[in-house]
Amino acid sequence: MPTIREVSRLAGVSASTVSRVLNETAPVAPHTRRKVLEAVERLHYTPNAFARSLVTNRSGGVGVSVNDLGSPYYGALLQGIEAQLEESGMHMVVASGQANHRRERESVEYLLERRPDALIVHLEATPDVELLELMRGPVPVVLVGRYLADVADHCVYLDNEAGGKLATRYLIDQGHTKIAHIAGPLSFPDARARLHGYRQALETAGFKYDETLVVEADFLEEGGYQAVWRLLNRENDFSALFCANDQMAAGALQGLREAGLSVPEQLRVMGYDDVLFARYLYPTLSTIRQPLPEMGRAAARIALDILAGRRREVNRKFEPELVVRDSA
Amino acid sequence: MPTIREVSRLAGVSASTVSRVLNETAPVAPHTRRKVLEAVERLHYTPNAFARSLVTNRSGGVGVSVNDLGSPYYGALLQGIEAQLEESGMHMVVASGQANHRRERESVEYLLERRPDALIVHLEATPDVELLELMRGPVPVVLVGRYLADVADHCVYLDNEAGGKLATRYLIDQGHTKIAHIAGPLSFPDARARLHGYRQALETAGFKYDETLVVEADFLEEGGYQAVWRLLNRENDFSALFCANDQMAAGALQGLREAGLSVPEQLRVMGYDDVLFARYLYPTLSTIRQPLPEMGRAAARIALDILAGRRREVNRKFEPELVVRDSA
DNA sequence: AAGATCTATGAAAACGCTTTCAGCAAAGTT
DNA sequence: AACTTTGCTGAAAGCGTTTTCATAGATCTT
Repeated sequence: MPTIREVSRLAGVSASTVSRVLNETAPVAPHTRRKVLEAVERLHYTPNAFARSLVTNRSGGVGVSVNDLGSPYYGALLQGIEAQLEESGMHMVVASGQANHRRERESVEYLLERRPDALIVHLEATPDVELLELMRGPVPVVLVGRYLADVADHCVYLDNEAGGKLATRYLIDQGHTKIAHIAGPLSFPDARARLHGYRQALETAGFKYDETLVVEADFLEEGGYQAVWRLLNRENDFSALFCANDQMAAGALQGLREAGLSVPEQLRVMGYDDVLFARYLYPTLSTIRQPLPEMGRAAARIALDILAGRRREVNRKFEPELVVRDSA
Repeated sequence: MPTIREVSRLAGVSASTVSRVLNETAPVAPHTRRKVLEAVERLHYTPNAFARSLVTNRSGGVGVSVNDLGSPYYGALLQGIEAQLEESGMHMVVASGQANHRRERESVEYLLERRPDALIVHLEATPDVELLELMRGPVPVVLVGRYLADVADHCVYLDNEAGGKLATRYLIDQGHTKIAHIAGPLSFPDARARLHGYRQALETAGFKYDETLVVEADFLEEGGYQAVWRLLNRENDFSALFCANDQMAAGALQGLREAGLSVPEQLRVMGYDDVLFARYLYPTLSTIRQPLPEMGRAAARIALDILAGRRREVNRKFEPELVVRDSA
């Protein structure tokens, strides 16, 4: 691997000049410039990123922590983050913390060791206080899917309570009074907010919240499948079902099919997220859309702005949107 | 940020000793060792990764290039890679090259600039020669989903021709003679191999390959949807359909439903990959399983082994497996 | 024409670690 | 008692950049 010195020798200039040409950090005479560029070309020189980082104290990388790389939810989010970072010549270091507090903390520590320029995290099991502590640290942190008033500028989120309300309200408007809910893990703020929205919508409409119509699951397909059976096995019946995410809705649809209940004729089903496959389920899934890739982009932009000491207008709060398809 | 010097001063030893304690690279007296560890603790010292990399010439990171972060296929692959790398304390830098030659090359160059210790790539649009050239370069490369005889040790792959044959053969065994195929982009080796397997199975069974039963699509849901309409609009009819991946199969099922054709009664459908959602489609999708997370793990292990100059037994060739569900 | 101001460049000092080399005790060997 | 070995430690040299500072020459001023 050629070094900057070799380039400088070949070009007959000093290393400083080569650096200046490459980084456009100071004016260089056109003639010199050309010689340098030629030498760079000839030697296939690429600056050593380690040496550069050592002196600039910048890695050019952003650490990203998500729960599950395999899930369509995080996939869409990562897509947005990566796209935006790449436009700015930065890269993304990914770690996943499997939705439990310990693993989440580990994944963050792991990322921090790599000295990222910034961190973008979607942490669900980590309590607020710990998050705030992290944000007081030296590396800028952007929170996705979570809103903390104290650090509102660093949050990209969607009003999940409104989303839960929206979904439930829609079902109520269709005349349903007995609406079941498959919640996500209640240790997750998202899951709690959606449940809360569900409850609020019910109460606003004058129905009372019925615990026996709610079950907690794990945000995964299999969990939704099992949850729907649990609901079915209870005496209480219901004419509509709101699932706290699309993956669980997919599992629930499966379970309902096996139970011989047809959707939407006998039972309406709503999902949440509008992940890609939602429109390919049968029946196609009515859901609440979260613009995940856009949210990822927004998070990355905020991080980049902080690093550049700049402040563009970036949308931090996203609105849930009702997507009506066949299932409800 | 404290440096190794500050730690050494606090502990009353030299920087070399601190380094030795931290890296366990030479014996250190227990007493000294304790003092150092205490100082590290007190100062919350974390070694500067840049400085370390500069001298060791190791970044501790592996570059990964995939086509699309949002797809379930790559999600599953990445999961496996990340899990394995993390066990060895290495991290993953991800870039995506949107399934075209130029973008793939850019993504690789981009990763290379970051000086990864190794590269794991799933490149579809890049021709063999270019791949070979890349592999002659200084950084070890592992190829996923692609087999090049010259560098067989660095390939993790699945016999897609066998997979295509398996799917088609299964349909033939069920008595189908007119079997349509929605292929992936034929610029992709995977897509070609699956098509080839399909063709071979047909010919082996004594049927002749009929071009009008084959359409090329893009490996995405929407592409499958459109492709199935193209097939339907042709005069030629068929009683079974083999899709080159599950995402297209999801789209195709949708199209068939709209066309009023019931699956599996009037038409059997096979997918390929067995991504997570396959079993939640309706009807649940019969498919060919690729053990994606395991393949990701295998790729990461090969990379790690190369770096460690070690050679464990790693499975490089994976076998496609028939998964029978309701759609066929 | 002489001073003042720019411009373009180079020398050298960081940046914070690892690693080689040498040295000094303490322990073992003859 | 005089070597040799062993175990632990420190000094110092690098790793390849960027960046500060100084300077020589060119360009303006007056």
